[in-house]
Amino acid sequence: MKECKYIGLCSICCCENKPSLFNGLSEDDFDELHSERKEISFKPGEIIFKQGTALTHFACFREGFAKIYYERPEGSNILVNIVGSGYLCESMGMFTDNIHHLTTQALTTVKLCLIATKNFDALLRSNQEMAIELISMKNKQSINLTTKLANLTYKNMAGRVADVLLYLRNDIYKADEFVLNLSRQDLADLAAMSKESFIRTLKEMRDAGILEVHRDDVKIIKLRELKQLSAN
Amino acid sequence: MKECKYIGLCSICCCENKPSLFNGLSEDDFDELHSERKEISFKPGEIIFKQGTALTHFACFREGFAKIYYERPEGSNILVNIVGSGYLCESMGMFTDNIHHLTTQALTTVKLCLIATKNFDALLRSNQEMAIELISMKNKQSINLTTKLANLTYKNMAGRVADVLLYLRNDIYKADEFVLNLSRQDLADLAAMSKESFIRTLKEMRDAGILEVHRDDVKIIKLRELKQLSAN
DNA sequence: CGCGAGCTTGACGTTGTTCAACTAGAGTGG
DNA sequence: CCACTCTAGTTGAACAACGTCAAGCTCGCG
Repeated sequence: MKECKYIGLCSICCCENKPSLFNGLSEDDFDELHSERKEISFKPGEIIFKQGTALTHFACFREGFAKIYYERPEGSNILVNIVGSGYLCESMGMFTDNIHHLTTQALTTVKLCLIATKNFDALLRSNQEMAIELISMKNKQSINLTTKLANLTYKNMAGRVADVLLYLRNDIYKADEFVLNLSRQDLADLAAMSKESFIRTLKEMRDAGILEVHRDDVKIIKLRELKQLSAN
Repeated sequence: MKECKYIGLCSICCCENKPSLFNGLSEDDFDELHSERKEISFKPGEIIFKQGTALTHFACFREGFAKIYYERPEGSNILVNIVGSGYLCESMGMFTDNIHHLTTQALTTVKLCLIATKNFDALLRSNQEMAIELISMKNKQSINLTTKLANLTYKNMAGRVADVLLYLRNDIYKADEFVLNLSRQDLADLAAMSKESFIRTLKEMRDAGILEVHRDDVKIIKLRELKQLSAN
């Protein structure tokens, strides 16, 4: 990991997966945004943003993983996604009601930079390229949300569990074998089902030789069959 | 309904609920967008945009209702929302893959204006106000999608049916009594359940005196109890 | 009058949740 | 080093929720 071209371990300029949103910025604009950042570190379990509170900063992830979820009044959560290095957490409160609509919680030690929304707003108003890029980001997120909606409402348990495993493989750990930093409840919240049902379905897949699972170690053995289950 | 300040029955300038997106435009910009519009009329059942096809135009609704839904490979659909006068249909393909991700189908006779995406893009690049407004729109849509996701995955049937009825009351027909222009299957697709289950749940509410339902005529009698069911 | 599409109802089976008991491993204090 | 406790994970059985299938109904239309 390279050092920040100014000082510190900034995620805006030297994170391995630097957010594309900043690509179109002029050097002056970039410097200003950069100088205003705050580098913060969170421990596992700590809340980074809390649903319902005022939206004052965005986060730019450098290191570690966090889960982003929607808290329902009755206690059950919907885990919307897992995010890591390079993720720009800009929420849905921007230009609407200025509150956080989701809770972001650290799963591991998380290092990130915070950027005040007012700095961000100012940049957006003066920089078309960045606004366009943001619209593009928003649209991709909406596409994801829409397919998630379709999958969670119409697939059976096996399909939903398979989707979760494929999501972890493809988007988070980027390997066939990985060590979870999510609890079983988190996994169930990703698949919109009860913890017990998730465990049972996982066991069936293990018994069928599709996976190897020991506590938090997961290894995907038969990717084809997993994809088949996902496709229903 | 007033006439277009130029010619025709344009939904961009003289629709009762003119989209806020155009508020910040200069007169010149507005005139150019306006002169490039195409006024089109659709009959009930006609497809306005088809999921998977190239995204070349946006639609600006003047009159009538349409349903917007996600088509699943297996045949079941998810009805994302019902739209009417003043709705700007700009899809999620913009600045991403340039395809339609949802199908839009006329429920009644629909009159709208089509605007080529390239004209729209050009405006967005030269007009910050409009870009900001679009980001705001996108965020509101994402908030809606997120709560929909939570409601459809965790509420029981009574709650989901109540949600659909409240949605129709509050956002579409804006009255306690209305005549549906949706089939039972459409309503079930809104609530993410089978047609039979929707009908059964509707009957229970009728038997409980919460609603009056005769074919396509719906009257909400006990709003409080309906809201109670929605809250679970 | 008969036909057909959409609506309605009932019976039945499947799927998934809930509840409760049990287990494994990690941390703590004697 | 061994109990003890605590938390997360696992398993089973009972139950409720929901979908599916099949049959009958209603209304508009030829």
